[in-house]
Amino acid sequence: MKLTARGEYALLALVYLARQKKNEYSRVETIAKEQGMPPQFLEQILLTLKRSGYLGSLKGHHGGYRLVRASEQITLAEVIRLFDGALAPTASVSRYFYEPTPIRKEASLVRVFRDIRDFIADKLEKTTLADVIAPEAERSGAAV
Amino acid sequence: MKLTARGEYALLALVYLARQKKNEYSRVETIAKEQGMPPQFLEQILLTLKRSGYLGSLKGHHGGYRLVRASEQITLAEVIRLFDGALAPTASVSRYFYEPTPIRKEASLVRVFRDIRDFIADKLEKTTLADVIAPEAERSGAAV
DNA sequence: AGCTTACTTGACTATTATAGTCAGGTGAGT
DNA sequence: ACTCACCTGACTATAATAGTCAAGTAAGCT
Repeated sequence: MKLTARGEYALLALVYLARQKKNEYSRVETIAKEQGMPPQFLEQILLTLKRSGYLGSLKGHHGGYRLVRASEQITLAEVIRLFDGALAPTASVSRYFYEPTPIRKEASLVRVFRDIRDFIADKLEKTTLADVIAPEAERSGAAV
Repeated sequence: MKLTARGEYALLALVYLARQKKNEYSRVETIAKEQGMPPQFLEQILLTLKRSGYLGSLKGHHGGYRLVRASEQITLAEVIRLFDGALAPTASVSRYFYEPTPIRKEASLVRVFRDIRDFIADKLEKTTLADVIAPEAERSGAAV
């Protein structure tokens, strides 16, 4: 797993939108400026998120993008898979993007990387946008 | 962290050499054939490993490469860092390859990825070549 | 010594991914 | 009907990946 700029911008944009008032639309230009992202690149990303059912949009004067799914239902894992592909460190231990790679026959190496994949997948599948925007004190899973 | 063909070949070659008799030299052609790797690409990799002090070599008739460091002292982490760079999923949580990336200001995202980085680094720094070549039963950390 | 073997060096190439940009089109609201 | 802001698809530049290639150097055998 390797986060790219595209994937990081997508996460940041979602976090931004999750923090807005429900049913409020935010313009691309605004999000881009506030988060310091290239606006046209961000637009590309928001459109992908829209096509995948995360965002709704409105054209014209008070238009923009808004979140249409509950932030509690959006995991980091699915967003990263959408933009950056496999969570696994190598395709031969990936569930969603499996492909054989050179190490596939070395069972003990595979086991090590599978353990890593499992940890990453578990962590990112259990972390939602809501967790990310929650104030420090309320974060679920935080030490008591 | 993302394993590339280069990194996977490096690990496999080291595993291969760690299994050979001490002080025995293996030819590039032999390793390449047995492991199904492109010989000239493998050569490039073995030379990098030699320059980094993992291997020794001998020219001529009974020449080849051999391991010169104890397999217990070679961790997967260092090999992967040498060929594929950072273990972290993004440079902004990397210790050895730090660079600021877009998510750096979103503390709770950073925390998630730092946890992932820590797990990967811990696992790969604790796993040595010797662990990889050990027969199933003796593997340290295996369930009793 | 000379030949063969096999490591060694450095440059070179093709393909793919990444990080964007750009021009023009569509629909909502005033 | 005009403006704003989304929308579409194609386009570009740079870098990384996965190799290949040609020429050289050193070791050992005859």
